[in-house]
Amino acid sequence: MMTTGLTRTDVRGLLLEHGITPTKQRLEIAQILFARPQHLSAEQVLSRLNEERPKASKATIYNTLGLFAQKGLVRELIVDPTKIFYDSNTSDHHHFYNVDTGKLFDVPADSNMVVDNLPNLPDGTVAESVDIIFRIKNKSN
Amino acid sequence: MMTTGLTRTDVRGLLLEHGITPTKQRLEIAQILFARPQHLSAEQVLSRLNEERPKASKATIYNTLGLFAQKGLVRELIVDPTKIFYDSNTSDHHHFYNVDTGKLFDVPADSNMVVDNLPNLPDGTVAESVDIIFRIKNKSN
DNA sequence: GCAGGTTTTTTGAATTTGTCTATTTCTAAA
DNA sequence: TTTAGAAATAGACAAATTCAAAAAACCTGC
Repeated sequence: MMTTGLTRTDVRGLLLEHGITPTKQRLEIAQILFARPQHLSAEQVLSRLNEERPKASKATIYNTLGLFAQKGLVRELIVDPTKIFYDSNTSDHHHFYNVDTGKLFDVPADSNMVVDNLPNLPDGTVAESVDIIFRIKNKSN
Repeated sequence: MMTTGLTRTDVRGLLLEHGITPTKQRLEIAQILFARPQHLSAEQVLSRLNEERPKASKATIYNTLGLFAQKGLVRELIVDPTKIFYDSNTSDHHHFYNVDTGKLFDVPADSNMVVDNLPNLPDGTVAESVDIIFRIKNKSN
């Protein structure tokens, strides 16, 4: 299912499907996130949301992004030492992180990367996700 | 080369090999790090170092860990949203991160995990590292 | 040993991201 | 329309990290 490029009502449905009460603020935040596949920090969502007039408070942004992540609507990316990125694309994919610029990119889906011989997990644990991050830097010559 | 379980003079040599002036504080910090392969945050190094009496200031810890990472003596792990871990084992290996406990473990070297068909990197960039993180959680029954 | 320059360390303030708490506002259902 | 629970808000707070300025340590040539 494509969860980006959605209309206002699509977004409402998306929240409901995930058991999230669609409040005004949550819809505003979801609309920003699901406009297209992207990686946004909480602060980016905050400033984009309140560009013209205040639509939600800081606490609400943090609460909402946390809730969306927990309900599987977005994916938390821990990749930058200073902030969390939220990925509106929850399908299985990995990332390039440019340490020089702090920018984050998807590894294209058509790169047929495969991981073999996955290790056994420590006893009493289950996998939540497997993150592969290519830390890249600019060729400096 | 084994860079853990080192004597005081071994540690001095290790710093010199990496082009780092071996000051008193740096040696103290290195001795903690290279006592054994481990994952320590700056705050952990700080409190371990100054347990009995002050041996280095906070700023020095941060400066030094940053310097060690830059010189390739330790590896920075971005895996926990609230702090950086420094890994005294710089050999090629990956990690389990328990999201419930915040604890970090090595994927055992004898797990023969392989990654095939690595993607092409974005133009003008080179790889610095490839990090694979298994985010695990406790089996809750 | 000592002046002058460089490197390192220190202190403490500042910054940034994120969390918490108390209060107010909504919402949905009876 | 009352009312209980859920959600949102403002603003204080916390934790990790960075920064700037000053002090201390370390050279090096004399």
